[in-house]
Amino acid sequence: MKNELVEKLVGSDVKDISYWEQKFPPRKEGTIVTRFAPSPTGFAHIGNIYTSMLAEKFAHQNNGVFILRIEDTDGKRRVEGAVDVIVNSLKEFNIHIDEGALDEQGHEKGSYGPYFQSSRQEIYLSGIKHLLEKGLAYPCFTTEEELEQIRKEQTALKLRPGYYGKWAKSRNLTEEQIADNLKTGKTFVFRFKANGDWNQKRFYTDAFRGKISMPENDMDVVILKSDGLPTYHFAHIIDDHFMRTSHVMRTDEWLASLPLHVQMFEAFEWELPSYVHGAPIQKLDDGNKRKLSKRKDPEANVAFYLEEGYPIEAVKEYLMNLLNSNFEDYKKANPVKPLETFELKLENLSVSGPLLDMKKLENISKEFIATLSSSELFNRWYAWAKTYDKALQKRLEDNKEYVLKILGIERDGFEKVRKDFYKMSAIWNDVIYFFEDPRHSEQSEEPTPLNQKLLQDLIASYNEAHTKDEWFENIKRIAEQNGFALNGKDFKAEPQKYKGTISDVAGFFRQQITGRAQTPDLYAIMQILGKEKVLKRLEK
RNA sequence: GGCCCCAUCGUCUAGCGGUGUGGACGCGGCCCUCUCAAGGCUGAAACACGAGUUCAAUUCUCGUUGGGGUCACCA
Repeated sequence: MKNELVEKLVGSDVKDISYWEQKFPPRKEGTIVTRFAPSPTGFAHIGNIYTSMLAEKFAHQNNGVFILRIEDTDGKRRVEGAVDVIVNSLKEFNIHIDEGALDEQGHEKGSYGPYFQSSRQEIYLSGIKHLLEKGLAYPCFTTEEELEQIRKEQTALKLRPGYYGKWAKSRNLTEEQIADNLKTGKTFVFRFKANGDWNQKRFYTDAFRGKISMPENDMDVVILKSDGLPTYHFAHIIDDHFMRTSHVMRTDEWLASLPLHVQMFEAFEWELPSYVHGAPIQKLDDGNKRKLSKRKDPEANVAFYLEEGYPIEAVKEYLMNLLNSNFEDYKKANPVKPLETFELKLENLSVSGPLLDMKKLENISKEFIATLSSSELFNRWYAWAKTYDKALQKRLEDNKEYVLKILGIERDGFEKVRKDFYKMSAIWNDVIYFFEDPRHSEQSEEPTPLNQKLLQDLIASYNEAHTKDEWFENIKRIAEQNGFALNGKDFKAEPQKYKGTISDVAGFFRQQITGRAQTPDLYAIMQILGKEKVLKRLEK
């Protein structure tokens, strides 16, 4: 295409592509460069964390560079403050960005930017200019209505829908026709001139899936929209080339457009990056797998894990497990080593989308919280309450020593720590009986005469100064006096002889004092509660 | 529908021609025990189906079925 016409199409001040080639020189040979490239929709998806963990880990374990690129080329999607949502969630998950985020001075880090696609327009135009000159792109004046018409015809004829071959009306316009169209002020887009043959298969390479045979691309896709911004396909080529991305890591929904992308890299005669198409996290819905949906599934939202108060370390550990299942073995062998020391391998990635298993997450969470000291747990709980539960925050402040004791039950100094906490939002309910008399919340039945007797005996003999052993002895005595077996064997041998076992007695006292059938060690609870509260709960 | 990806316990997976299909979560049992949790032991639970290749297929090939993705001026 003639220079004069090209200038009319893209503007006369558009730089030659070689300018950018110099401005963004290749990085040091062999540098691993990955990127996370979300579109700012205002929603941070757990899948985003999953994918960026992969990309970041892969880059950093190879001393590489991890870039955050904002794909904000769709005006309809753009949401105020959305970038903060993404950046903050990455920060929460301790995913370190080398380029693309802001530094302390508020400047973008990295010298391959700008990293917002909306600010890279002149680079894209240079790319368009280059393709126009080579005859590998063309302006397309086909209207949306015409497009719709074409699609209808194709469907009627049972043909593949799309802008290709003879259906690509604007493909072979003469320069005069183009100039005429411009004069009349018609809006237009730029399309890539595909040179592929759809009947021709070719192998494409995915760095972990291997060779994939697919038909060549013959669709003349839109690469620059009428608003002057590029489509994903074009931005991907330009950005990942000039940012010198070595590994394009994305979910497998992009696999289908790999032939197009390869074709465009070849059109520019640029080196192809390695492609890694991972599988997105799924969920079981009515027996069928589907991607986690931001509308239907609260657990799709990163904010969910923060609000519920799952320890970030646990969530990351779980996601790492999904990414490389051998991480579980590594963790077992190296329980105290940080996640960063694990070497992730591409060949261990999952090919089919894993289902999110909250039970497994809860388990990992329990294990993690069990490694915390009472003061560490307190600090986390407090930090959580500060943002998500002001009333709780106040209570924690007012009762810090008391709470510390509660959290310390069977924890500090214990070889085998209890594992009943798995998220911050649920702790309060687990310890509420330390603050509220359970009898007010539960309509306990009128005690039987036997139970009355047991209570009287306990009240009469209760001594706060008792050691744990002395307390046991006391309970045993009460049980025995009231006709309970001291162990299960005696009871099993002669069940008719007893009213029950000592377990029933202890269980009854537990119920009376805490309102629960399941609590930590009752002696520890009573010590923390103090004589006054204990006796009050036993009375009646 | 075309094209592509995928297929081992309910879930995450190990396996890479010869294994009693191993582990983890969850579930059940037993033991320990004043209770609960933990812990120890243990049980149930899978190679989608059909051909072929081979002395031998979970493993290799093809097909069927099933699931997923993709076919926009969205990414």
